[in-house]
Amino acid sequence: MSESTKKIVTRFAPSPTGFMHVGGVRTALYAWAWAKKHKGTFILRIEDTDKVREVEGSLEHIIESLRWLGITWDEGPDIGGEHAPYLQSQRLDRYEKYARILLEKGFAYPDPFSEEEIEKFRNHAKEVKKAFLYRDYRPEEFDEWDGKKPLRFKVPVLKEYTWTDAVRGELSAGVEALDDFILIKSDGYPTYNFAHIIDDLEMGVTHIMRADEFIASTPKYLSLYDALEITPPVFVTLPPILGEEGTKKLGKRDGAKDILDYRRDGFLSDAIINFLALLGWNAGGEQEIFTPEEFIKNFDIARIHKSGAELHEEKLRWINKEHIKKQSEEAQLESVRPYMKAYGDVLLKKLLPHIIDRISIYGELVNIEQSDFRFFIDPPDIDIEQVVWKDDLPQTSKMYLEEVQRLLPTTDFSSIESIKQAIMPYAEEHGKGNVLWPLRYALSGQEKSVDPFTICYILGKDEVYNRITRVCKKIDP
RNA sequence: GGCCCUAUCGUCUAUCGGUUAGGACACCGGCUUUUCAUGCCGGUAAGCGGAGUUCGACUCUCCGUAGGGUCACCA
Repeated sequence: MSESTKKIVTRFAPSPTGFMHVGGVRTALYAWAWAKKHKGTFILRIEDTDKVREVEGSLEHIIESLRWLGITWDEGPDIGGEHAPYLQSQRLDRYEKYARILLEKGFAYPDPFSEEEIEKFRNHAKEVKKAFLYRDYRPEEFDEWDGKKPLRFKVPVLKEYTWTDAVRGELSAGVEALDDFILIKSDGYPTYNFAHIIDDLEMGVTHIMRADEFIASTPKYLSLYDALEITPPVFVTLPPILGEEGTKKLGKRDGAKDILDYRRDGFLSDAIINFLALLGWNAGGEQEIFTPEEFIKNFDIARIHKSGAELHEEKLRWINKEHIKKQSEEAQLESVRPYMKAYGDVLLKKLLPHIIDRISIYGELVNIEQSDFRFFIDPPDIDIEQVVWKDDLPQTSKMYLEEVQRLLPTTDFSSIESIKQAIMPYAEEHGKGNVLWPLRYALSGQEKSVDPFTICYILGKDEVYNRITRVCKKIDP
């Protein structure tokens, strides 16, 4: 009910540590779709608090990726908004403010240990096969926080947390999940664990979409929400995306592709959206092809899946083909053109339906240009002796071709059907294979190509006549 | 190892106690096409195992099993 009264605010909060892969894109997609569906606000926030891992150019890359996909934000680092700034590195004053509040309440303290000492604790925990808990080593008395030492959260109360996730339902975890995690690092930057909570609070975020690796740390966040006396937003846990080999969660290290690689390979952004929409969600009906608008309309967090899914590109390719078929002729032409620069626009337009028939992604045109359609612009040097499908073909091919040639002047070339009508009776009489095979070969020089009537139609009467003449001459100079 | 999550055809999934367990991709076959492609029609293929609840479980509960996540001054 709060959904209907409260404005929906979602965010996508990537860290600028490299490219975006399908996992990140899907998170962004769902957050975006949910906000759009409810005419709410979608915020792009950059979690750049780890200066060591930061990769230069990541922000631009992320923005370009989202732009390509058509995922637009209402507030963000490039366009500003009422909660600016949207780079966490520019929001340090806010984190400090809340850190001071926690300090005052006695829920934060400076960490007296060195990293080496903590490492020792950790190793010990590993040796005795126990989960490492910092709070087991929490000092009795704390120094003043000077900003040089990391500031730790002091768990207010050890209790078993139970909470409701919009996807997984009721979740819970034991006190083992609670610990004194770091709020502010020794370099002055906050950790994700702290910063995202403050930002979500200040930005009025109502729904947090994120992958299921955060389930384990949710109790920590809950205890922090408690300490700050704030109501947490709705948690929306997305299922993992597994790699093709089956089981491993797909991440950058496991060969996840940069989403922009799909653009390079000639996938349509709408197809990517469609595919990712279905990888973790389902409308319940049997519709599988969605435009982004249809997806937004149908999307419902109540229908997000719990279990993970393997990413297989076959289905993506099929979805992409369906989206290609739905494109306008102009859009198709636009996409095909860069791959077939040698083909003039008039020819390309005639070829277009045959090209579209043959591809699932535009990237496949790299091969098509060199084979299937090359003969349209580059008359082949044909050796008719190669026509060996029928025993008597080499001897009689010339005769059949000359007869077809004789039919041409009276043939109407205005449609494929009219050419068919002119040649078919003759072909039926002498055996379709005997006539049409040499004809196709004379025209294209290929065993495999589009059918000869279509070739005739596309080449035009004069060119057909010329090519047949050349072949006939070659047989009998 | 502790804590947590998940479990239907090879893959993506529908099912919200009663179905011949449905659809899609992929695969195989047929038809159309002189070939290829497209298109149309058809086929193979699934409830992890074991207890329980129930008149009745894929569906609810528990125990196993398997897979995944997490236990950072990473997000």
